[in-house]
Amino acid sequence: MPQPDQLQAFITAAETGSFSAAARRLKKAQSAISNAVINLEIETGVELFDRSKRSPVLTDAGENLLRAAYAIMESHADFKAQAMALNAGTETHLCLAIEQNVSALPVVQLLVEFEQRFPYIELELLDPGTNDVATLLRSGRADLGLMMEQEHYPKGFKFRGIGHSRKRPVCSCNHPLAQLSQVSHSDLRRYRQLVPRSLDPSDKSHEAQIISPRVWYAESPFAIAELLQAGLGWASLHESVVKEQLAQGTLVALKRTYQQDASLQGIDVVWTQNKPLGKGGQWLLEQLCRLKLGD
Amino acid sequence: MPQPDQLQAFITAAETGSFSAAARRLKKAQSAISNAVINLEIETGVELFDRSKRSPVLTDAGENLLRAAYAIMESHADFKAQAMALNAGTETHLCLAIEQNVSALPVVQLLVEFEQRFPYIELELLDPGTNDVATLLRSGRADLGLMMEQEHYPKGFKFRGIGHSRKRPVCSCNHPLAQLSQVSHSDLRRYRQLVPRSLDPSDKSHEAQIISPRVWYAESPFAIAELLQAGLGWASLHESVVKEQLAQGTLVALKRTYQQDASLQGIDVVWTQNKPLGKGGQWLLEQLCRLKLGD
DNA sequence: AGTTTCTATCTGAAAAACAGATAGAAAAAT
DNA sequence: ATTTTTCTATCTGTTTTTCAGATAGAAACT
Repeated sequence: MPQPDQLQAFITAAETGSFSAAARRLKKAQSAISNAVINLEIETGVELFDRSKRSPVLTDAGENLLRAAYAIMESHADFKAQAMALNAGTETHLCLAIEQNVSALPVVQLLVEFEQRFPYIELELLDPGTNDVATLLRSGRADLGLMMEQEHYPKGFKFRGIGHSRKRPVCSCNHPLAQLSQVSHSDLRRYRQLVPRSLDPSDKSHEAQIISPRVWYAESPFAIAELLQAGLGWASLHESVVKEQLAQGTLVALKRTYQQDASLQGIDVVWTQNKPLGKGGQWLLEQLCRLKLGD
Repeated sequence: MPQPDQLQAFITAAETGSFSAAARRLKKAQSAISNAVINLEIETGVELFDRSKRSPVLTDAGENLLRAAYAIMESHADFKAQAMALNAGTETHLCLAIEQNVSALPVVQLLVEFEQRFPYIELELLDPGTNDVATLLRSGRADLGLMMEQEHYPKGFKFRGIGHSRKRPVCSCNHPLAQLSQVSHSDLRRYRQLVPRSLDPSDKSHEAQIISPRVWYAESPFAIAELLQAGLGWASLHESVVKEQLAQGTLVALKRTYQQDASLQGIDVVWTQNKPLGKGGQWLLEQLCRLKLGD
């Protein structure tokens, strides 16, 4: 197990082409360099320098091991950099929860840059169903969340709007509702409504949007979209969830008589102030706030 | 610059979950482990273990740095392995010269295995034109060569046949010779002959195959194939060189009246005994001898 | 020939690493 | 609840290692 000092001596001696010069650069005595190199040669059993000339020149084997020595020093530098980052308040893990209703595409681009800036942070990505981001934040499972705006956030929550998403009533193109040019409340009441609901049973925020007496629930809006495609009922879903199906025509958006066709809902970045964000989380938060999602 | 011993102590302490156990495994005093870890913590400024319990448990930051520590130890092991290989007589470079007339395909498969067995050897591949492999060996530029057999090898050369290659007279499908069902010597004499010739002007081995009074020379058989495709003359080339063109029909092989259509020429592995091969070269030589090239 | 600049090696001093011992705390056993 | 075991941190003195300074011999340069 070669000592770092020996390797450093070996490397700078190879770089400068002289033990004395290496000693000057490393601010050590010349004898220290000489000893370090000789000990390294003894320990490895490899002749690193050819001493037939006045200044030693690397042998082929030395050149070979020099690369391996560089590799060791690089991993040392890595270790040091990682320790520095930890010291400066960078977290080791960061968990980002993005509600499935939110389009992840613009965020993904941010994450690519995040990877460059914080290579030592382990990122965990959650994509919970409707309204479960808040739960994940409260329990400490997630550090930062993207979710549809809520009326009230629990105490200690911080949030900031970063855009909007359109929500539309949709159904299968083969569904009876799809034949109507306009649909009224009573039309909708006649068919089964699929409603996204949180995993958390105490969460009642879905109740306000129930219109039909015949309701099914699902956690994931994507699961609802699947059911709709099978011709089962209708649902009010975010555009980003059913963008592809609307484009293909397998699902259609309904025109409403009673209000505008699409209701705009805000998208919030949410975090909690009792578990403070590290450098990485702060950077990501700032970048997310700078985003402008939706149209 | 953390000492290897400190890292080793840190790692085994993390693995065993106890400083005492780590001391037992490393056959050191418990105080040595304790000091090593504490010094590492001081130098990095990072709290690696949580000491609130009796046995220390890794902190998040510690887990993070543990991976970096493993990386360092791995690069150390690499260094050691490389030094051992060098010690055992493995060369650092190996230069293999394959004459262009020899099909490189079976060799490439060998090289894949070579890469696994000798990851520390830098391999250099040369593909000299006709008859230049010997020159490269003599000058010490190459360590091992694959070439068409020669009558006499210079002193100090060792060789071994490993297969055969067919040589045929070929020309463009549009060439007048291509119209003949059989060609005689006098037919060939009427058209320009393209002859592969060595870079080395003192090499006369090409002279025996000259038939036509109108001769052009080229070092590379591939260059000759290009000229042939342009309709220029005829040449006697190895099958592996023009395999694709013959299959496509852009070049055609000529039937000869005066002797068999294809003359078989041996393929030799050649090396020189004054610069002895290392472990890698020996292995490669042995594998090459085991190959059976040609049909 | 003289001077400079290099490396290897010796020596003593400074520094670091280490084992052993001890004390206090947490878990385990009684 | 009390004893025993097992753990860590810290102190001590010793051993080992590291290092700078000095010296001598060899190679290059003037």
